[in-house]
Amino acid sequence: MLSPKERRQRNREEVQRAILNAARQVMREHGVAALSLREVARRVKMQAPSLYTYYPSKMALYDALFLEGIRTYAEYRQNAMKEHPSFWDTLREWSEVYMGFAREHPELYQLCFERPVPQLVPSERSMEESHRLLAGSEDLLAQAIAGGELSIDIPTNQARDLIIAMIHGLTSQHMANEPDLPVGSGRYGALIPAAVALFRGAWEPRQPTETDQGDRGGPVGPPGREVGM
Amino acid sequence: MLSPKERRQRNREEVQRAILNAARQVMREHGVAALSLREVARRVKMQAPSLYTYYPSKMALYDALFLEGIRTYAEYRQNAMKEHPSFWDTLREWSEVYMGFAREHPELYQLCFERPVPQLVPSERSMEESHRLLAGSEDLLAQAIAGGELSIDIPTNQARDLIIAMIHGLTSQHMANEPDLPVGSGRYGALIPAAVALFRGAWEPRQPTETDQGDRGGPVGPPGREVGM
DNA sequence: GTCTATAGCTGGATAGAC
DNA sequence: GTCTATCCAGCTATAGAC
Repeated sequence: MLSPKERRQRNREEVQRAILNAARQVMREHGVAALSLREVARRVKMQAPSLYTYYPSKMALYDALFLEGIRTYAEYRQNAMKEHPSFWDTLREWSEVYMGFAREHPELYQLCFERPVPQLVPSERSMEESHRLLAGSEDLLAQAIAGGELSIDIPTNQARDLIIAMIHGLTSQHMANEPDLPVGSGRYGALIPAAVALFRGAWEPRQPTETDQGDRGGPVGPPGREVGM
Repeated sequence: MLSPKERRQRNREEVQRAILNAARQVMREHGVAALSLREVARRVKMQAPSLYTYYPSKMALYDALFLEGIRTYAEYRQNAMKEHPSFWDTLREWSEVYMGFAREHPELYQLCFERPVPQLVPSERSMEESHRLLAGSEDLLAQAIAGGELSIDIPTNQARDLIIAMIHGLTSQHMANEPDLPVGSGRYGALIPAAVALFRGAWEPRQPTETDQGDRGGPVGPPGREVGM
């Protein structure tokens, strides 16, 4: 049994869900910067002024959508962070997940990771979540370095940003050019393995390899901190 | 002396220039997808209907802006294609130019290289120019391979697209996060040298180097076609 | 080529009844 | 919490005078 207060709360959240979903649809169809409150109201079968009960302004709605984007992507990535045989497998999956997120939620992708609405300044709250996400990426990298899977000669955060740039670049181009093709195909969508190989070629410690099949069970000894030797 | 016909033509082009410039300003301020013809008209001190003398519809104006973006960037890159001591220097300059273009013309950058207006389908004419641009990139790469500066184990067009993805990724993130910082500084703006080094580490033929200073005057012998050996 | 006038909607946001 | 009514402005696009 829910108390009246709880019921009111739940109801409110349901309406907010409906509003967010409608807003996302509008952005997807007309462009993120062309969001219209009246069009949203029409789709949730409300009068426009009623929206102001839930969001005090259009920018507030944008901010809620921004937060939704960050959280949705965080969930996507959470599911990709299972144990993988190696860092490179994780990286590949991470890339596929990023591109998959963009494909399935292009409006959230653009809103969060491009800058289609110049006036929009995400709230502190939203930025916190965004930074949490970033910290996760760096952890992954730090672990791989600690485990000796990677040896880089630049700061960890720079390595992280290079990886982000590459994945984002592939995704952004894929969405600009062939947004309807699934992850794994198309001019850019098919390049994820090649991108991973590029990083691997540059950052994987060089050692006497027999084949590429050697057991990669545990840490492989102390990591070399210099690359290209 | 100009004939009346020529004068009319020149006049028309001047007005078109003014319209395009005003439109760009509006997109920069409100977002690409929030372009408004009336606002453009106001800024060029015309009545809105007069714009239709120059562009038959809003989408036609978008298309003209798209073409302007491609051409402007093509000029930028043209200037960057001077002789450089090595492919890697060219690549670095190309990257700086791409990011510089985005910084100086963010609205054209977004319109051409992201997809802020889902309904916009660039005309054949525009796409031709766009493809010409792409062909230029591949030529540069093919030359470097022919000159033995590069040895890659993937098709040339894939290597080209990996490079594009990286540069675009750095630029897109730079513009989303710190658009006011100049090229060369900021979280992503400062990473161009690291990105070039990454490609170099993965794709530069390995040979008995004394120091990195050896004369790189001409071709350096037959390229190895396998990497990571 | 530019204008006024107009059609026919749409926009964000607020006031106040219920 | 939702509505109607309203403000005042905006929008793309067309018709037709000058």
